[in-house]
Amino acid sequence: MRKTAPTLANVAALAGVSQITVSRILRNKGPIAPDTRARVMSAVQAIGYVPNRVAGSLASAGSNLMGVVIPSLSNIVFPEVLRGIHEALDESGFQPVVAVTDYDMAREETLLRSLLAWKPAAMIIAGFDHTDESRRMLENSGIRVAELMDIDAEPIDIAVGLSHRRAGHATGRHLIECGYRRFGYVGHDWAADRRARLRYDGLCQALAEAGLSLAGESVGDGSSSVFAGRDGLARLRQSSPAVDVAVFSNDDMAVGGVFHCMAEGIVPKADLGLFGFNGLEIGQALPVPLSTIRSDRYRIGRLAVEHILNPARGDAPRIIDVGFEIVAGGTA
Amino acid sequence: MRKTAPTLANVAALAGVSQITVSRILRNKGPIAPDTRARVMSAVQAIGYVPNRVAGSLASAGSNLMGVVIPSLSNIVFPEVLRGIHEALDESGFQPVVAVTDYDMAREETLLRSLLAWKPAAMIIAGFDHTDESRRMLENSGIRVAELMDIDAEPIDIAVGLSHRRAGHATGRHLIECGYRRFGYVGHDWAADRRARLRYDGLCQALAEAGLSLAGESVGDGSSSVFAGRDGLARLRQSSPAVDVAVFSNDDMAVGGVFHCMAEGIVPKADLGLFGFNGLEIGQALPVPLSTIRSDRYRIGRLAVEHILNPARGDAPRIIDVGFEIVAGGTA
DNA sequence: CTGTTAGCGCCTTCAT
DNA sequence: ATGAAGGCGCTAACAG
Repeated sequence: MRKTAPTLANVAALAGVSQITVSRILRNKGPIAPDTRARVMSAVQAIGYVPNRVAGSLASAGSNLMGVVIPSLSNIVFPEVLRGIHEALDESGFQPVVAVTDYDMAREETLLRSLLAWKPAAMIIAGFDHTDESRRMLENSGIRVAELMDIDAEPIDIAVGLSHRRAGHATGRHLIECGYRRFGYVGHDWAADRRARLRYDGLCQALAEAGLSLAGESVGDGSSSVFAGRDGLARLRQSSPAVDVAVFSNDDMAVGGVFHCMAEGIVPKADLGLFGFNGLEIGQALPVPLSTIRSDRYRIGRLAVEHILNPARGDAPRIIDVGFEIVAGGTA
Repeated sequence: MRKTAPTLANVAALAGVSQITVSRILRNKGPIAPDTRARVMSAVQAIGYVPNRVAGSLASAGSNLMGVVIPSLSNIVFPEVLRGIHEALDESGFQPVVAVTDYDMAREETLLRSLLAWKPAAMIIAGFDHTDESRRMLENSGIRVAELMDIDAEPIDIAVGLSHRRAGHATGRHLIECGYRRFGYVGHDWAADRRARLRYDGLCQALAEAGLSLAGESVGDGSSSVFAGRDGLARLRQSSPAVDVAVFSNDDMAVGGVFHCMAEGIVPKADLGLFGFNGLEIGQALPVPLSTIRSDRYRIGRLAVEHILNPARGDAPRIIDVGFEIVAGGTA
């Protein structure tokens, strides 16, 4: 067993060429004589050479690393975004270095600093809430930055997502057209979830435009979950029994609402309308498919990578809107 | 705006000290005079210096990177493992570089090569199915390797997880004690999911030990999902109507089974027992909580990091069993 | 407590 | 088509 890992120099010596020739062959740069290439490749095999990208990046001042910052792994939407990022990334030979902020801006700043220290080729960040220092670091880094999920604010570089305010507004319009008038809202803690707040605002605005307002709301202080949705609807029905439709902060919550109805013998739609957000599989697999708004998280991840890897041209759009789609479903 | 990023040399010049002094201060190495430190720190601030870890790692022959390889982000269990890894990791100042194989061993080999090129401090890999070349690279790399999720095979270095064979066996024993005799199995494609197969084997073994065998099975050819579980149970009931309990390959599938029952007016447990695996929140939030086996994916991630960061001592265990727990629930 | 001297392994530039 | 020299930014190993 060799004690120190083989280097370019070792390969070069074995193949009887210079380091740079080996380097070129391994990177497919410049013209190489076929037999030289063969000789070198077999030397690489023979000693089991693994290139050292740390050295390579230092010398060439550029890495194949991409920084990725997300607030959470618990909320299913972020793994979905990550999936899009991963797939798009490894088609282009980049590797993601992932950091999870747990919705903490100070932590985000620290993580960002660590990521930047690796000189990533670009940075993908979910959300728009950053400390001033984070923003400054990002701007000074000189690399492309994509902010994901929402497009309701001015991005540092580019933004990829959808307008959650408009999604909330569309929810209100749709349900009003369905004939609902006495709206209830079941939500979770907003501190962490700026986008849920934007949807709420959009909903309220749609109601106001129709001369309506929320008849009741039940907002928990934890993060969203099926349990929180169950409890939330139970509380809403207690405090505001007259409500004819419940809008949930997202599908997890809404599925909980459906379960509450099942347990209480309430028939969704006939007795009470239920509406979610996200379009998760679980909602569509329910005995009665959930009425909701579908967004394409996977696509957000993919598009972010694709746009950020394309050098910015002057005419490139700074905001990429993936849109959303109302799923009529059977619960509202 | 400076065109090239500030370096240690710039900070040193500004503070009137040598590079190494700045380096030491930034890494809290060795004794430093308080006023020197102060001078240097303000120089760092002044020019907005961000350390370059690429250079640092090359010089010190060691990175704070940790390779992480998982098969999928779609199956909720892997984000949960990732969460454990992330939390444990950033308490120790390491950064994960994540790769997703999509259950493809050849792709895993490629990704492994790329990860190894960054000279990570250690490697965490979900699963035991690797190409020979992957195994060789891992062994030759000289770094610690943790294989996650299952412990039913011989690890390269250490394994963290639970015995899925034993979990399947426990499922069988438990349900037999509950009085069930006519077992049905509803599963998904095993090609990707070796662990589901191990649970199946354990189940069959428990049945055999009691003089029983599967009365029917319905195995889909896609990955697990709520929809697949719904359809699977529908098919099972058609082909084997006499079955008195359905064991599902996991909770997603079992929740689908519960939905099928709801839609068909079948009462879980009274009419038909339903049993899952994983202990997901969604199962426990159902109107009737799902009977299942709970495993702690988060803990698997955490423990993997903790064990792998502790230098191997001779007496350190190579297999870390996080165990599992039967959740009686209300569906079996 | 601080500095000097040498690289780490590779790639860029300029030759040949 | 190939090579030689030099340096990327930082840190280990010794001084002093």
